[in-house]
Formats: sequence, structure tokens, C-alpha cells
Amino acid sequence: MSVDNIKMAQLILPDVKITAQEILEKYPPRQLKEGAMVTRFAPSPTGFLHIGGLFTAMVNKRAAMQSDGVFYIRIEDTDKKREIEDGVKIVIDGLNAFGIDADEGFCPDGQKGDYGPYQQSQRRDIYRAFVKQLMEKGMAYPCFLTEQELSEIRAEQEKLKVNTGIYGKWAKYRDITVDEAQKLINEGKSFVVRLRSPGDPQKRISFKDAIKGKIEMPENDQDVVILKADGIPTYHFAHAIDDHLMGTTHVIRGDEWISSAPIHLQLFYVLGFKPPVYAHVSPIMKEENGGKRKLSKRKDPEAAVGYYYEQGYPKESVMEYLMTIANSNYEDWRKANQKEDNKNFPFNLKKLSLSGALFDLVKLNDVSKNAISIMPAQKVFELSLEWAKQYDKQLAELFERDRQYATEILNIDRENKKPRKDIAKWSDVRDYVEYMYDEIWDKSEMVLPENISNEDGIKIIDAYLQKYNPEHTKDEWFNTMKEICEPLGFASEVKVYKKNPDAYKGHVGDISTVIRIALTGRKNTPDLYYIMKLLGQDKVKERLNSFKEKLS
RNA sequence: GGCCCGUUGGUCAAGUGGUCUAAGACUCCGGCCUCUCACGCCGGCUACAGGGGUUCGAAUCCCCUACGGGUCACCA
Repeated sequence: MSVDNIKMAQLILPDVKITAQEILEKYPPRQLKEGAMVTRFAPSPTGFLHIGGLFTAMVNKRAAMQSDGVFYIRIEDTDKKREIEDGVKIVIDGLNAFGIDADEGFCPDGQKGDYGPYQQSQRRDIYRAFVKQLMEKGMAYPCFLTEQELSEIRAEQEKLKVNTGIYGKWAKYRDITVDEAQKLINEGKSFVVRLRSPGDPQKRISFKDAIKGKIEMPENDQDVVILKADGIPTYHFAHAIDDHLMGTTHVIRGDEWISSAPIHLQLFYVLGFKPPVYAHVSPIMKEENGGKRKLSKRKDPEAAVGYYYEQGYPKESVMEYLMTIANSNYEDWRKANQKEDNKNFPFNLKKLSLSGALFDLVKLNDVSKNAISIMPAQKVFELSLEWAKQYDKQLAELFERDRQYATEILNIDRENKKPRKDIAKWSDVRDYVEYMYDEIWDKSEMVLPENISNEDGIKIIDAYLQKYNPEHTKDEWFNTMKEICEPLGFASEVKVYKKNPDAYKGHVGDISTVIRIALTGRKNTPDLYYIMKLLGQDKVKERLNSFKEKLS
């Protein structure tokens, strides 16, 4: 620690009073059990939450949960230019909407924890103290290169076909003296602080990535900027300081960060910190023209988590799907443990995909149908109502008018061992219940199948009307349907009909189709018996009669 | 271009030198199931990027090529 270095540090950061050592003392190591992982999700408030971000956040949370560790959320707002209004709220709400709640940092009920503040813009003094310490040790220096000089250097480097950047002989201010610096400052020149990189690109650094395995790269020799001209640190520097101070054991982040890992490792090294374990998650991709590409915020609506919310995918479904992407054995586990909370699934970081997974909406729908099919009707009702209140007001009114009725509709066939899987998202519910409400019932498609004449249709309805008894049990009801068949020339057993199709006009299935169309306007619906029960005898008779009129 | 990472069916993927004439899931196509649809069940289509090694033996290890992705900022 030379006198000049100390002078330089004082010149550049005169306002910094607290020392790095003092700060270190305020952040004691965490007392956690052996093997507990401390993870974090660290978004920047620059727009909506990306589905890939949700995925990474989920992986972080799972890893901490699994090991009885801590998962915290930290806001990385060191770039004021890109920040948007309400950016923090958007990202935190987005996370919380899918059940990603932090144990510490930005929690649903506000900031909490002993290792804060958890927002980088509030940690300015901390970073600056460490920058000052580095300068005192001669490991960092002020750099007065202007934007124009920088681009000239770049152009020159490109011409020479050497690596771009500030390193070696290109690092013009590496050995600037205090007097020179003082002079430039007096002239009003702005500056950044750069790391005096001790790296040698001929040497290689290797680290063990918890997902990708051993990764080896040339050492960093770039004098990267650690403090920007506005006095705020760069991501790289803030990362090293925060993750050390906050006791992060595992940094799980998108794999676009792999290439800057040598910088980060070097930063930990010069700061005298033990680096965390890194785990680099592959991005979620989208298929386009037969190729893969990263889901893009601009081009793909499904890239934003808001999309899933608006479509009415329950958070369980989205998380369930993301789990199947994360650990492919999850599906088997889910099959064996249908109703269990998935926090009991033994999540494994090592099982994450090495290549990027294509986001598959079709699969999401399937996963979601399964997830919804095992929910009790009450829950389906509540969640779809909550969704409808925001996105389908009319449906919400209908549901609230008679909650019992709505719940019973949603309960049809639900308590079977083999529940129906018609609903993938809440926006499907309207179509599913539509004919149960006169107000929204769409009768435009009410036509008989081609093999049934209007005349026969009328006869069938008449015959059924005569036998209709709302008190019937399901078996009695079905027998009634069969009884109608023979007198009208239809087979009461499908098998009989198939053996000798020319002898009949159709079979019991056709009979019930006519009734089904009269009652619902559709050829396909869930169990007709229960639909009639819910509709009630007045409405059943009314619909049957009015369809008959329409046919004649 | 430099540096990294990756490449098993249409998609997600299991697989870590022999049990792989390669699992499972989604999609698609058949079939079955005392009403339709859905569910379920049975069956089917479709894959180790290419080429060299190493080995008795390779999807699995090594090398090269091709392709895909990422990154090279006073953005994160």
C-alpha cells in the first residue's frame, strides 16, 4: 500500500469515510446448517418479467428450499438509463404471482433481512468503500478515456485483429500519477475506475459449474470498469461485493453470464473473497423457421409472464411445467405423487438441461389440464372467478350470482378416478360452461347431425319428453334413453347396431346426441345426466320444446 | 472473427463403456371402453449431427468438421 496509492484513492473518492473492513464487520457470516444453500434472484427493473427469469428464480428458490437455506431477492438497479417506472413492483409482483416468494430481501410484504439493503442503488457507499480499498492497494485506477478515444481504440484493435478492450498497452491510464489525475480532474474531465487486472491471457482459469461441469477459459486481462462515471458500480463489481456480503453460496443465473465468469472470479480474488459456486442455466428457446432462438421480449408475447396470467394459466400449472423442464424426472414423480406438494420433490441442479429447452405451449396446456383436473371444484371455481373478475366481467357476474350452481357445473365428473381434462386455463372456462347460462348460450350451431332427419328429431324429443322424469337416477335415466330407441327404429346397443347397421336408423348414441343438442347446442359435452340435473326440469323441458319447434 | 457452451425422434428428454435390436412424457395416427366428448387402456410413426480414432465392445471417451446458441459496453 504505497503512499501514492493512498493519495490517489483519497483524490478519487474523497467522500468515502467508512472503510471496507468496517463494512465487512457489519455482515457476519450466516449461521446455517452444513450444506444449506443461500441463493438469490437479482433482476433489474427494466421491464416485464421474462419467463426465463421466472424459471431461473424458481430454480434458485428450489435449491435453497431443498437444503434448508435462504432464498432472497435483490434488485440490481445500477443502470438508471434503462430503469422504468414501477420496474421493481412489476418484477416482484410477477414473481409473487407465480408463488416465487423470497425468504429475505424483496418479500411480498416488503423488504426484510439482516443483510440489506437489498437494492443496489441504496448500497452506493458500500461499493465505493471497496473501490477505495482496491485503489489503496494499487489494484484499481482512474481512467480518463473519453467515449471517442474508446471507439478509436476499438477501431484500431479491429484493424489489427486483436482483442478489443482496455488491457495491456491499450490501458493508457494504468500508471497515471496522482498529479496527472489531479490535473485532469481540475480540468473537469470525467473518469471511471478500472480494475488493474492481474490476469494473464496465456494462463487458464477453470471452475466447476454446478450445472455444466468443468469450464475452462483464459484468465481475464481486461481492465474492466468497476465504477462508472456517475459513481455507481458496474454489475460485475456489485455482484462480487453483494454476493460476498450477503453470504450467497450459489449463484444460479442465466448462461449468458458464463463468458464473464473469469472477470467475476478475478474480482473475488482481488477482493480477497471466496467465490460462490456458479450454476449457469440454459435459456428457454422458441422455435422459428425450423431453428431455435431465445424467447424475445419484443417478438414473443409468451416471453412475458403476464401472458400466462392474462390467459388464466394457474400459477401451479406454470410452475409445474417449468419443473418438468428443469428436472425431467419430475413428471414421473408427479404421476406417482398426484396430489402431493411439489416441494417434496427431490430437485436436482445437476439435472438441468445443458442445451436450451424449447418452450412448448402444447405441453404447457397438457400439464395445466392435469394440474387443474386434480383441483377440487371449489378451487377451480374460486380461481376462475378471480381471473374472470379481471378479464371476463360477464362470466364473473354469472358465477357470483349463484356460486353453488357454478361450482356444481365445474364439479361434473370431477370426483371420478378419471377426471375430465377440458380446462387448461381460466379463459377456457367460459366455453366450458357457456350452455349452462341462457345469457351467454350460443345457439347458432344448433343443428342435427346429418344422419338424423328433422322428423326423427322431433319424434325423439317427443318420446323423451314423455319419459322424462327429473327424479330418475343415472341408471334409470340411461334406461329411458334405451327404451326410446327400438320403437323409433334405433338400436339400443351400439354393438348390435355395428353388427347390422342397415337394419337401423342409428343407435342410442344418436338418440342422446339429439337430446344433447337440444339441451346444450353441442354434439359433445360432459355427462348429460348431470347437466340436466343442474339445469332443472323447467329449463330442460323448455329447451327441449323450443328445439322441437325449431325443427318443425 | 476471438473465447465459451451445446447437438439422442416434431417437442421435452432418460442414458455416464456391455443389460441400447435406445426409456418415459407431449403431439400425431389407429384400435378398445354399455350415450357424445373427455379420461383411461392397447398399438403405431419418428432419434444417438457427420467423419475419424481409442477399445474385445461407444449414444456414452478423444480428435476434426458441420450446425445451433451465448458473449466480446461506463447494460444487466
